[in-house]
Amino acid sequence: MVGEEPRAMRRRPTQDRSRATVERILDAGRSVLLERGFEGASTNRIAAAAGVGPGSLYQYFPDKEAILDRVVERAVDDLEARITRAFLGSLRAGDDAVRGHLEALLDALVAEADLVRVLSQDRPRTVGRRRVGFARRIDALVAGALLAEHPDAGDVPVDAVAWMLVRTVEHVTISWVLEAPDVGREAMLDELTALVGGYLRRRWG
Amino acid sequence: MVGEEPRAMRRRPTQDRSRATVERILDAGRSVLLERGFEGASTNRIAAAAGVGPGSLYQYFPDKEAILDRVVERAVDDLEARITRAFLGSLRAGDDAVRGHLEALLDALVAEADLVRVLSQDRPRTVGRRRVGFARRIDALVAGALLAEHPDAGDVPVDAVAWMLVRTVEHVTISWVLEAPDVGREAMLDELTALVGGYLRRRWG
DNA sequence: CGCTGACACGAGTCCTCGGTCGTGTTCAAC
DNA sequence: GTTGAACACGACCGAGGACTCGTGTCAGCG
Repeated sequence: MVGEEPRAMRRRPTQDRSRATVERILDAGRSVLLERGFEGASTNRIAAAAGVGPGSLYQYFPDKEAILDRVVERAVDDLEARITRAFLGSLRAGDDAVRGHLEALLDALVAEADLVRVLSQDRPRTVGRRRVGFARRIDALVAGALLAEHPDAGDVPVDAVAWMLVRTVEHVTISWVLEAPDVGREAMLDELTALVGGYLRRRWG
Repeated sequence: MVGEEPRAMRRRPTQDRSRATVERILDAGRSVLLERGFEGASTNRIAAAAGVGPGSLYQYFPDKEAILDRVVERAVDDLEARITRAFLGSLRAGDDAVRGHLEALLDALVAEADLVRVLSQDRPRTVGRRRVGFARRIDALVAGALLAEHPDAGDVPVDAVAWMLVRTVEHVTISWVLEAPDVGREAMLDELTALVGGYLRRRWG
């Protein structure tokens, strides 16, 4: 259950040339991942896409997993930053606050729909671990926001509330992006706002 | 976006012996899948687990995907039956109804936790397709139940409500089963009941 | 029994994959 | 310019995968 250390680089790139190589490998890894999923992200394919010999991958990474791990780490970090920014940047009051958060989050997911698709559909162990870390940080963020807005926590189990809200919002929005269901964007946002807003109001009067 | 026909069997088993072989193959496929995930579910492994030559698989199935497709289909059908039964079998009134449904669903998921884990974590295309069909049928079931209980639909977008509720409940319960978070079963059920119950009451007075 | 098609077997084929290593090239320090 | 380390290359290796096919066994029918 504990996350292992990310495997260190085999050799630390010191010259400009090699730093550029590592960069090309990671960029290529990202494109290949987005285009063909984890299934199709073979080392040879990544090397070819990077315009690099297969052996060059192993100058800097100990194995394939380390490459994809780094690629996913970068992508998830970007996505997390985007979401955190959206979340913090949409602070209004009451129902408006909820809807603002949701709109911002949805925009972030739509903007990275390909990444969301790959990360949600294929899912090797490495992604699982990243997702857990990601989710835990968002849990904490939301719990903090709840406490800030309602310091009179009383008997409300804030952590449980935050945990549940995060799963709810995460999956409803992601499902909407991936499934493209017969539910319009506004209708979905209306209902989700009602769901979350009603719940919060109920818990805190 | 359209589901393909499930590949037909290569030869239809006519004797008892061969029907038993097919059965052993599917059972073995299920065990291997649950124990080693999609990654480790190789044809050789399934054949070995079934006590059957690798070639015998291809007497009845055109390729590996067809085998796993059938295995997943069976498992999902079982799970769906379990959930549908739980859902229909827990009809009470008001908040009690909501909580009853949730408890029943949670029990069904816990009972099949291994399957839920495999189906949620690895996810080749074949599972994706099955999941969509599954989810759509549950959507319809819930929408029907909502309409039955509140024939005065008024301006409530019942389909959108059902769609959202299904995603919400699905993911919160599955996450709880898989993550084993710091949230007790009762606390989770309390909060989820409050979330769903409050929302329904708000939408229908 | 004898015959025929259904069935089972498993060594073997071909392929792709992750990863190595010997060789050649470029860079930087002197 | 020379030298040695950093870097890049890509043919190659062993493992394991899906799937085939020649051979042999078994069940049912005349």
